[in-house]
Amino acid sequence: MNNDTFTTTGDSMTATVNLDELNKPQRKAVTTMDGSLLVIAGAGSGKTRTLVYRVAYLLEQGVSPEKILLLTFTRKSSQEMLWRAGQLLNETCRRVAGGTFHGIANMLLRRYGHYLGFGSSFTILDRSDAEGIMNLLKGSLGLSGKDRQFPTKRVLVNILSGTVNKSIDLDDLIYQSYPHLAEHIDDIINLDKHYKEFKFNNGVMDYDDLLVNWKRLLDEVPDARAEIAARYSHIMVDEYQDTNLIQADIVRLLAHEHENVMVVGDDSQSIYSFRGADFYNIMRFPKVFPDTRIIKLEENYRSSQPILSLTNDIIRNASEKYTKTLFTNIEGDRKPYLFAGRDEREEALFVTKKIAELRSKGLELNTIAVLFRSGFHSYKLEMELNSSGVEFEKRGGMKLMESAHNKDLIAFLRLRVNPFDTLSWNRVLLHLDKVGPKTARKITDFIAEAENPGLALSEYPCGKTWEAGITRLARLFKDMDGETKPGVLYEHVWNYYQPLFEKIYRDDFPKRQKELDEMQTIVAGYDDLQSFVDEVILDPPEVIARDRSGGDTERMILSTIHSSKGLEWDAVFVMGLADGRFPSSSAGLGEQWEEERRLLYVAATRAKKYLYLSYPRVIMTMDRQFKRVGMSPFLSELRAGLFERLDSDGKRDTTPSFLTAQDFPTEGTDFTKHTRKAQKINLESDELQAGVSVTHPFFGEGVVVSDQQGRSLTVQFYRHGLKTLHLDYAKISILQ
DNA sequence: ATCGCCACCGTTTTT
DNA sequence: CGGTGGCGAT
Repeated sequence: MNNDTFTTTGDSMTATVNLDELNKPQRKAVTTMDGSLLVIAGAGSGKTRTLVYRVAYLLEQGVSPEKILLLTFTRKSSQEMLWRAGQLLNETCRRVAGGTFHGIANMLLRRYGHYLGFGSSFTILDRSDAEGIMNLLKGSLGLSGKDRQFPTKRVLVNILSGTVNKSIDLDDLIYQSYPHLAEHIDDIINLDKHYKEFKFNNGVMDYDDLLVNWKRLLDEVPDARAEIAARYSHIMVDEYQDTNLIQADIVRLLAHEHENVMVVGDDSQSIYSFRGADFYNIMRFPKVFPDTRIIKLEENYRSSQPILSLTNDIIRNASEKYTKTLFTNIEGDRKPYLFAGRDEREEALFVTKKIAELRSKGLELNTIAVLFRSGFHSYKLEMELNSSGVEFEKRGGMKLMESAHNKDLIAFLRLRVNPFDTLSWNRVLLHLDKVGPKTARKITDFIAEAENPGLALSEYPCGKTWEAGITRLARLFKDMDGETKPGVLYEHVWNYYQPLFEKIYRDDFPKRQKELDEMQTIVAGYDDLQSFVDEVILDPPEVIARDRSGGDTERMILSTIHSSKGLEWDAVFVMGLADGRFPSSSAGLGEQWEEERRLLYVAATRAKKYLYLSYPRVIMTMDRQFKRVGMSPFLSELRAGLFERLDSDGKRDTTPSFLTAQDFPTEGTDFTKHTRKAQKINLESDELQAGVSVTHPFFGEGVVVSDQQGRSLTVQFYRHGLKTLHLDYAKISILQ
């Protein structure tokens, strides 16, 4: 047999894989048989390809597909990976277990949950559910009221899940990441307690509980660990820099016995620290698995040299990095372009015009993408694209299942799966005439006592005016009671919901109905309702724009940078690169600042041939004022000559790429950000040694317990106990 | 006390 | 879009 090709033999297929298609380090990563493997891979270096070839290789070596576990960050990337594998391997790849951490956790908990004392009947909460619960709890805790300045629900959800993701105490977390909320700390701790109780009482789990319980299963239950470990002999993890501590622990526990584990990641692309991702996981990996072989992939197969030069320069300015300079053999001399619009509208017009130009050069719409920091940065552009008839799909904004009518419908289906799901009951009951929050609450409390809440509904002593509604609802649950086929259940629900639906959305229900029809097709495709409900939460389908004839067409992608990860396009626009918008004004200093820089790096490295950067010179601030702004500091740090400026007509600017006075912030801009790094170093070199008395605006007075390690410091506070503080955030000062 | 409806506001990033 | 506050109706 030729050394460079191998043939896989499965039940129904033979496929030949040519290792000549890989470069040397890739080949090494693919053909290493046993032991732990860390692959540090730059942007566009063929990570996915390497993983897919490795799956093929393992199968060829006789590893059974069921024994391979492929953990990826997004379900999309695992699907794409398995699809690519399908090109090589036909059917066998379907039997490879691949999915997200959360998806696999769900699967395992349904199967082995009895070890932890809960059955398989739990429902999963998505983010907006969690926000809804915050709302209910805020009311019952008396936290609402206009004099009470309280953080938004989304922030609250972040805070509560942050304790799991970042594995620290709630008060430490608030202090480190949300210092402005420190005065509400008691309320938040209270809320956390009630939230946990709520989840326990209603048989629901949130995203974090899936991971926590998976870890508990491996950590605390030897029998379960043995069963699960025996299931998978080869573990592979993609995007390892985006895992948090608990996920790293899970990987460690899964691979503990055999150490056949391969992780792939790029520290320069770590952009999820707000969710607890910690790229030090990569650095720690060789310590956890001592015989780790490390392989670097530095050749870029995606972008042309001028684009690569720019992206290398973006990351060159990072304060902390692991040197890795990418090179490419792809030819091309087209420099990235930079455009400054007078305002957001001009920027949008520029993008629209350039898109038309690219299309006239023969680029298909689906090879073009526009990326931005936050969902709402593209509003102006969306209007522009709509009026010029360009089809596009927006990612990272509102998901199909997040709109009210879809959630209404799903609430019924969820109740069929978990009749004790108070949140869904609340949603369903509020649609009844004359039933508001108070009445809904009374009803939920009443039926929660019953064995079958759906059937108990008809026994509720209700007033005459709204008896009819309750009766109708009770009949629906009676009809659904014995039924298990998802398609039929949907029919029942729709019969009930349709009149309400048409009343609520009188003005635009035909449009919404199309979405519901789409959902019906999806629901009917499932064998059991449980897996539909799970998947809709773990992997919500996106809203897909259809053209006027109703068929699928080529669409351009508009996306937040976060959702563009792992993808690539021929032409990429990165818009909204203005100071205060990128980095986001709410990004703090230190590590958060660096993360924003990596975010720009991720955005720019999505481009294969064309890269356009743009920003508006005037943006509207939160108080509806127009404000002059300069370009993002990340751009002004770049070396001259790496990009080409375009003027308002989109033609080449006669002046070379240097910065004009207009590019710098004029008024109202805080320059302290740029000098903060120096202050940080000063703070670190201070004498914060053991025994020194310090004071802290929130924790009060205390004594330093241990010498600082890295950027953290342990302090014993008289009133709040032992705390670990980060020098980047803590406002501590030394007491004389 | 509770519900229904209208007008206004403010948006990081997400499995 | 989804909250939130105000106000009139029940």
